[in-house]
Amino acid sequence: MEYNFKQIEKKWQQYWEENKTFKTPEDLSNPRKCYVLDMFPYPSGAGLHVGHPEGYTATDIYARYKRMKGFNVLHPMGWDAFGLPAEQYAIETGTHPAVTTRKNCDTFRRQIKGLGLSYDWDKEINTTDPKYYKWTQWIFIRLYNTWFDEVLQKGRHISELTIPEDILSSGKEAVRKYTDSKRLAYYADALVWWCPDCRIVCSNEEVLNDGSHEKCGNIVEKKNLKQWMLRIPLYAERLLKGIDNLDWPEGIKEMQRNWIGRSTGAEVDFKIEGMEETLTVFTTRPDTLFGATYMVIAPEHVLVPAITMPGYKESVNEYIRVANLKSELDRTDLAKEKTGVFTGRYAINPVNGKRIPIWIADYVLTGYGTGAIMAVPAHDTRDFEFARKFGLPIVCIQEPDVEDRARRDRIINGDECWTEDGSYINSSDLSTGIDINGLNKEAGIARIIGWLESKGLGKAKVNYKVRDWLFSRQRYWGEPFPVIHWEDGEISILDEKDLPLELPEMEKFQPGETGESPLSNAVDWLEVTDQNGRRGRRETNTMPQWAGSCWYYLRFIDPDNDEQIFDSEKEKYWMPVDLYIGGAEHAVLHLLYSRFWHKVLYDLEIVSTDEPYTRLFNQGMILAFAYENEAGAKIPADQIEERDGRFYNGENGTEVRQIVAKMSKSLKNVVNPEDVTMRYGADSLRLYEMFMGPLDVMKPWDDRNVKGVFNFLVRTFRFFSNDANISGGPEDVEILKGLHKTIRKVEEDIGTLKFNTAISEMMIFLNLVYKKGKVTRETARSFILILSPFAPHLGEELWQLLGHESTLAYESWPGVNEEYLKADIVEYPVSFNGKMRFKIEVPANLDRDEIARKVLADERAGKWLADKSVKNVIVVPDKIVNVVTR
RNA sequence: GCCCGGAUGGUGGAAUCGGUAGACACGCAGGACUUAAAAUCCUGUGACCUGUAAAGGUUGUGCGGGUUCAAGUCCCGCUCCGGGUACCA
Repeated sequence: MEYNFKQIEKKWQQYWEENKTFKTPEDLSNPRKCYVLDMFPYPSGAGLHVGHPEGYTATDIYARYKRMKGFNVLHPMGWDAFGLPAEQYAIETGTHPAVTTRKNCDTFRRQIKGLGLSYDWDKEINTTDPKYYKWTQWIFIRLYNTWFDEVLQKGRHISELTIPEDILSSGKEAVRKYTDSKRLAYYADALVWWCPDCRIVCSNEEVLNDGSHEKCGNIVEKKNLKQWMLRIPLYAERLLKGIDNLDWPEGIKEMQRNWIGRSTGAEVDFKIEGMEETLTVFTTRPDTLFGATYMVIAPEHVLVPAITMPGYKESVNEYIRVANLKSELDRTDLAKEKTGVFTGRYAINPVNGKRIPIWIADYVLTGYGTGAIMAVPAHDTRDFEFARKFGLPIVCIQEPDVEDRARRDRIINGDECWTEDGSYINSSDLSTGIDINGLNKEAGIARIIGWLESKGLGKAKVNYKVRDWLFSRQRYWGEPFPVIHWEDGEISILDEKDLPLELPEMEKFQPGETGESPLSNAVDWLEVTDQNGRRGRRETNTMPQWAGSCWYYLRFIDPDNDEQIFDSEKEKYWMPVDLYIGGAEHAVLHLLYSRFWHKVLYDLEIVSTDEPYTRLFNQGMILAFAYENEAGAKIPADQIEERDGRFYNGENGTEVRQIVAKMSKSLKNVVNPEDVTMRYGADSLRLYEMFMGPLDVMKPWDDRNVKGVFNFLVRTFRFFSNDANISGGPEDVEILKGLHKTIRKVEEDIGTLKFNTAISEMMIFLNLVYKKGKVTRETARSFILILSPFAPHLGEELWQLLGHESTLAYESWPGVNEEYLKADIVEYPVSFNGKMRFKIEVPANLDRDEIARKVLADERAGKWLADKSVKNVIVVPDKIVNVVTR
């Protein structure tokens, strides 16, 4: 029989759809559950690319395997459908984003269904559906009404916030201000990145190192706008600690740790000469206070105007003006060359009472620590550079641990910077009574902090790099905030019964020049009046795309629930997500934001687990071959001619080099999954994507290799669909052994997501089957079952040909019989001094001495033993024999 | 700069706890079938050397050292490539 994949795949996709084969079980009494989740896609107009089926196939194999092992499986799919492209398209063509989105979702759904993935389509969700974003708004309200209790390290309802007496007595406005300062979501003026091209605010994360917008590549600028912010740093410690217990790739865990950026040190207060206020700095090296010879504050520091002395106003203002003009690009470019300006003012070093100058420089950032530093040029490279440039004093306070005499002298004299540990010198003062001379770094830090705290001059402090999360965009196509700004300045939040607040119908989507969202033109929607005639405006910002994806895994549990965000019995049953697969590009942001929301929901007792995703796996990007000439210029793939394994530019015949690059339209090397399914079928596409290499690494697509797995499927079909190959009677011993080895290997590899080696093992078995020519019905049954998660259409078809009436999706996974795997005879490779020379078969039950005797007695051993004496014979059971000679 | 990965035949890749390097697949070569080609099936295939052959030897996992009976795997020092991050005090 011919392998007619088109007919077979269509038939079974229809069967699964009609019979709702993959409907999630309603019965929650089965203690074995498995929630297998893909990162849901943004349905772009371009349709599916080959990267999508990679992760989807992996989770599908896993989900199908778990069903066969008797688990209740939740395996859903949906659409992260808010986002810029649909809105951009609306601006250009007037097509409503909802229309574009619906069309794109339909395409994606159709394409995904063509891959034979075992999703429960009854659980499909779409972030742009008001029935979905109602609950995104609902969560926002909860964030707004939550404060973080730092003592309990826990989010609590705002009604449980204790207002200090002095604030209570200062009136309603003070209480409101205090309360707002504690909410996890707050509205504030924020200096934000603005992309003039997209006319959109970007989060710090969306701005690349060179100062360009990651989406469009244009240079962004700073702009002051009213924005919603989320206080994610309050959860920094919880988010950091939680990482340790997750079954995630170490690299991703490390990236999250770095992003959170915890550092320990101290805050130290410096008196400012002639002023009441003190200048507080954060430092990780309070032990180097004796080396602090000047201070630097950021250009945006609040004390700049007060600190600047009259004669210095002009130069300071000029410096600040220039610093503000600098885009991030300039700041990075000029990173090597430090700039700064003296304020004319001095501070007092608390450890020795010395006057030290206060400077302003943009190498000190407003957003980190207190926006001010004490500069220790002898032991900090940045301060060293700055001090050198502006001729500030450099005092070495640590004896460097270096052999090189000349280098040591340079360091001691302040001509070179020393950032390693060492024992302190010049670090005592009689007037203040502090002395750390002779100590090392650890002890020095402890003693200084103790001294600072006892004198009330400072305290130990932990700082985090992670900043407040900018949570609004000046866009139409996003979730509206359930917020009204009243004319008297009050902000009110919609009542839950009024949710969802739907987006108004509009015809023009052009954003304003000034940073106002298109929503500001929806007058009827925008303007509201309360019972007392007070007028207000709805929030015109919308939520960023992260919002919908932050919690979608929770809605999958109970997507049609109109009463609640989800049924909590169901939530308790299905959570946490057991396996979550997606691209590494979401390593930090999506996963961190999502964990943050989840922890808040956990604190509010809305979800039952502290972490959402138990096990995470990132698939590697699929690359493609590309071609470049001598000069490194890229040549489109469709112009390339191949001859004898070399590549030539078809236009002019010059030889070009084959390289591996990202798929791109300009290189003409984009692979469309539908082309592959047309030519070889969905099962081949699935199998190839899994066979290419390990799931987590980048790997290049090579069309030729698809033939390899296609061939395997053809051979499988041809053999098992032919009744003449299926025999009765007892099974061949080698086949039995091979089969059980294969079952075991495939099972192990599915568990560790090493699908490439699982497939290779099945290929080995099929080769054996071809060699033998016949298998029993029972063997055919087992092999078809273990192959079916990988090639489900083929699996179902063969299963039916074997005489079964219904789907194999819930058949139990074949067991491994260890009996068949035992060997009577073991083949040992025999090496002499580590070099393998020959192989010897010995009965499995021999002990080491007997094996050694047998090896030495073998005639082939003689050649290697001539005029040498045997020093030792190492026998590693079931592994190897090594004869050591002299 | 710092942090994290990686480097194995012509190609994608395999190798559990240190134990036969190159499984499986592609490609290539030879053969069978065919008028021929495609498809299919069979055989061979890291490099180098000896040999008509059978067979045997040397060498070999980015580079240089080391530990070990034994190193792709462990340790030390590099090179190159990829990802993240970037004046974070």
